[in-house]
Amino acid sequence: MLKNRVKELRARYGFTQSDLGKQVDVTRQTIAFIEKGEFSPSITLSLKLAKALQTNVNDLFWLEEDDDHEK
Amino acid sequence: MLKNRVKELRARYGFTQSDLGKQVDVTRQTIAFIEKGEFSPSITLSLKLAKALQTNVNDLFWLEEDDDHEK
DNA sequence: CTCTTATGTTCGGTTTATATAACATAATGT
DNA sequence: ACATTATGTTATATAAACCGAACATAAGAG
Repeated sequence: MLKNRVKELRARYGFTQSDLGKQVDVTRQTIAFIEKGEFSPSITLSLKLAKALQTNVNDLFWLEEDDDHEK
Repeated sequence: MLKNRVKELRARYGFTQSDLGKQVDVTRQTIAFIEKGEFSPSITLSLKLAKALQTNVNDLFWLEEDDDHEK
């Protein structure tokens, strides 16, 4: 399962969803969907988001197990 | 423009396109398209590829300018 | 020479990412 | 009270990712 820190970092920099969308050339709805974890953006968009949020892709997105067996 | 080192790292570990595809749950054609740079995989697939190739997403994929002005 | 394996490539399909538009709500400012 | 702004959410549409199958080529093994 894909997780991300977009909402957290966006808030930290005081960007609105629209602000961030403009910086990375997508609509605010796309940002909203990503924050909700409803889909897995392209690596191109992910790289742009990481740049806009002054981090790297590995810190912004990661995979977590979604079964009961882990840990 | 999106660039990547998938082919280089896959060769380094001696994987075939099929091997790598199985590890990350896509077909060999998908691996071939990514190596050719013909599309931008999802961040989920990118994270799996980075793991399979024992690197991180930032080292595996990056954006390059495609205009003449870049130094 | 034949068999197998890796790769390149194309085509027709399904699924998912993304756009655009609309409507709702809550918060803020005048 | 009204206007504006940020966000949540949904619906419909298009573009792009990805699959499965097919066919071709090149290289290595027997």
